[in-house]
Amino acid sequence: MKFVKIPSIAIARLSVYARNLDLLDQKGVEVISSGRLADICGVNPAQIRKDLAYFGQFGVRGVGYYVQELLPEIRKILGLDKEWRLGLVGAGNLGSALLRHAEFIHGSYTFVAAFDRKPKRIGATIGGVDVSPLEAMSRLVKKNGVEIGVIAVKPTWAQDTADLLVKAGVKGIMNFAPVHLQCPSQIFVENIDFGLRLERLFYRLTPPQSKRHRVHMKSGWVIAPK
Amino acid sequence: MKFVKIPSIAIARLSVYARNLDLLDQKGVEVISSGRLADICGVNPAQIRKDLAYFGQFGVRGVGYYVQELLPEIRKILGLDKEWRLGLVGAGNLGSALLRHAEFIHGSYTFVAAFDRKPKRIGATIGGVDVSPLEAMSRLVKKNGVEIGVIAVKPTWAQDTADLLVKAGVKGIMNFAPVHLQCPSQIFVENIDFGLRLERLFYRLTPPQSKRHRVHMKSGWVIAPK
DNA sequence: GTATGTGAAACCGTTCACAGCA
DNA sequence: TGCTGTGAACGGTTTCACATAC
Repeated sequence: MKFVKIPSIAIARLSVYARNLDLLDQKGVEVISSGRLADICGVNPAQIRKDLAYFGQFGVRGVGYYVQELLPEIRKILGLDKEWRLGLVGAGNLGSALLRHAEFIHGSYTFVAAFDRKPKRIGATIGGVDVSPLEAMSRLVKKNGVEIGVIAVKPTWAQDTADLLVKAGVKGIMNFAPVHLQCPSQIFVENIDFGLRLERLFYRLTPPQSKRHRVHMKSGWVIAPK
Repeated sequence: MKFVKIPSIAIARLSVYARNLDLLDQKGVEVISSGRLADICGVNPAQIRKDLAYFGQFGVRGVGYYVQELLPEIRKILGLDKEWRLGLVGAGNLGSALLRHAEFIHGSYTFVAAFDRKPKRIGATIGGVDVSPLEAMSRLVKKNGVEIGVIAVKPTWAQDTADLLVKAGVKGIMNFAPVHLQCPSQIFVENIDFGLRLERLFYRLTPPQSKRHRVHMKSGWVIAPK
């Protein structure tokens, strides 16, 4: 047994590779080199080889990777070979969009429950999922085997929601609220915060003259009068 | 003139600092040390000081940072002291949610236009914004001064949409489609891809027994039988 | 010849540790 | 004394370059 450290960003890249391999497969491409795949994914060829090497040897030297062999391997690594069961909290604009979107995805996840604080939303069916009151969470999470909680509530309620989800027994949380959640360490949390990303775009678009430094390249060079 | 390199991830952290400084200000806190702010934001104190140091000297040695001085400085750096004008393409589930959400945000951005391919969606008003046909994009982007295009269309159409937006004259793109966009280098692109993030969660939740390696810690240690 | 797999080097970002200053 | 600002050390990721295998 040998220890290998895998950067978590490499996992995100595997998702990208999987998606593009899927497209290539649909186009009938049978073999792909790290160089060609790198072009498509917008990364360095060596990076692809390194990322794959963390998990095994999937290629053939002098040839490349067989798409129909590599794709299932990556799927398995990422855990895409099962259907994950999600529970939504917060059936507002974003929450509803997520439910409706997932309805038409024949993929590796489904929403099997949805919850909301507001009485007027309870009882509705969105994207094929019934909206239940928060009080039902513990029971329904167990009954429906919810593995991952998706938080789409207002920032103020995000921490309370996370606590409820953890108590109900979810193993992971996907958090859309712009808040740093405090969770037990065995719970895996992923945050998606698009205000933050939008602000990064604003920064990059802000004319340097209005600041005390000047942006030079998209990678973040700056000329500072020091 | 001296060159300073600023990691783009530091910009994202500035957003987090700004948010929490705002909360502190509302609570009436006047002075904050990097140590206390670091606790709140979940980062290292030295990191905060470094991030701020990229842009100037905002603190007082032996004291800390005056909240009411620091906050506007960060706002200015991030370009939050103006209202950015966004245009949406794709008024489906996600797009509609974005429009409706933005309607109630009294912040640094507004949607001033929305577009869709589907005739049945055209003419609708969502979140106070009229949905127009793609053909009107070039005209409306100019007329309404759209600076940033938000792509919320199906992956298949994302690249075409990006091309249209660039041709219409936007300066930045926020892309929600799970596709690597090909854009001229002067256009700033931010991608938000939650399938990717979800898959990272799946990976972390996948029992190691089912793979040929074993995850050891949340930071990504792995035991590989090599 | 060609493309993978992988040590070594380069690069980048984070953290430390302390000088500088209120 | 206390906390910022910052050069230096550290750790982790990316890229290079080449041995290896088809």
